[in-house]
Amino acid sequence: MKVLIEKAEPAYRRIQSAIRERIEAGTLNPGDMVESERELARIYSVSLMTARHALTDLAREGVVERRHGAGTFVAPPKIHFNKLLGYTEQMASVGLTAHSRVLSAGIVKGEHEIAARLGLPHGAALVHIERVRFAGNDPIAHESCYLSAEEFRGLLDVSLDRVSLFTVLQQNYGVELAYSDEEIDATDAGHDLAVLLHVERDAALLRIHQLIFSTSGRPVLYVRGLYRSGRHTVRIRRFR
Amino acid sequence: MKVLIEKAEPAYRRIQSAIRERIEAGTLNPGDMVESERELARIYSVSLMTARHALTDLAREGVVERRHGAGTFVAPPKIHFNKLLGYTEQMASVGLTAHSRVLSAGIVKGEHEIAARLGLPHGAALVHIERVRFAGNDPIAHESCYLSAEEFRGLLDVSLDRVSLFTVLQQNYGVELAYSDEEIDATDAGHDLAVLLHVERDAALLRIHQLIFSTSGRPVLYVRGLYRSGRHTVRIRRFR
DNA sequence: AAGTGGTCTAGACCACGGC
DNA sequence: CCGTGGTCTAGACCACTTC
Repeated sequence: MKVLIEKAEPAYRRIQSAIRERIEAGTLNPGDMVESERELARIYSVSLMTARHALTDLAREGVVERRHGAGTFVAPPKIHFNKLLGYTEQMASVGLTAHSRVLSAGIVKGEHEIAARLGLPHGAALVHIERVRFAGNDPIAHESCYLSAEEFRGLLDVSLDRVSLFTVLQQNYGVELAYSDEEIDATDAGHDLAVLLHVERDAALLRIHQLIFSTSGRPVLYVRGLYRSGRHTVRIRRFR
Repeated sequence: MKVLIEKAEPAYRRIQSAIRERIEAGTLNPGDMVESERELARIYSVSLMTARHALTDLAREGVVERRHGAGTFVAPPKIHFNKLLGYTEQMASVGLTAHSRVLSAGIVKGEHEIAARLGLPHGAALVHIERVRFAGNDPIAHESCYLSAEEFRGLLDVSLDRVSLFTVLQQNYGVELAYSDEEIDATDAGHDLAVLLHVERDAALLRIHQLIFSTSGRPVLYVRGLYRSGRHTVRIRRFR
């Protein structure tokens, strides 16, 4: 019965891909019924358990919803909450183009607390990049990034004025980011930041500390950002 | 082969329960290996697919981790991120006891924007409770809560000085809260809040707007909170 | 009644990990 | 090498929804 095709991809994945593509292409819309387990089994010449595997897996991911006795239906489009985005991506998501001005970029050695957070030895050399972030022509934020100088050799040679740091980490160093733990509070601008961000000295700023982890669970990047109030709002969803 | 026991519970669930109980009881600790699919199949007299179902399902929930070629292991205890907590619960989670002073409590009718957010008709009557929140003896926050006056009749008769609003909603009104959408930014205290929170007029405060939904997906409670910088930090996790 | 998903069997072969 | 999980078969009966 087995037809002996290319092995590489499991049958249940091929079925899933086919369904996903139809949803992507708009052939299948939210609420539409997907083929039943038995139909899929017949169409793809697989057993019921395999067709079932494909569907339960898609249901687990939220792509489809299964209703006992009724069928399997395309789920309403997912909204991503608490999504980790780079500054460039955040601006793009609200239809703005972002750029940066690098204030300083170099190697620092005295930042023991940050090194510790990054899981690096006491006194480790860190790449430190300090930027002012713009939305249009307005300065919105001041961000300081720290990374292992050893792991990210040559990072300072990359121009970060218009390229996303996230993209560089992924494409040049093969580091896939997974999640970030963040701490958010408020603070006053103070003299230096007031000048940089064009605000009053005692203007309230949102302060966000991010420790960003790779898919392997290793801390990779530490970011300390200060954002102009009124120009930047954090949106999150919490669950009970 | 079937032994015909009580049907009610599927075999794979019985297997899961047994494993969960052993973890709960401490017989099985994080990192410990769980029986293999084949062992479980033999022990419970079920087929491999059924034993497998039990384990993949537990893995999906994060109770165990499966490692190809190695085995199935008890996962490290789950930490809940982005958890929706009431103020009382938050304080308790860091070992502090919280109390409140109610500044005002009554029915308001002009808050059209908030009524709209709560999915109520224009001009709907709202319960409005305004409180100062303390940690120990220090005033930490100012919170304004809004709820449907119609749905929560009699809420104003409850003393909220020491009882959590979350608890009252659940126990007195049978409302189970599910999640909240929040917006966070920064602002200056201004004169009135400066007095209430014992800070300077231009001190930076964290401002959090919460729209809290019940398990049925209906918006139930709107909270606007202002938190003293340095005394309150929001901790979240974002995912890529 | 017909069709759907939910549970389950009794095996099979493969890919991977650790000894 | 042996044991592990990953994929898969060719069916079965039950529970549920829809008509």
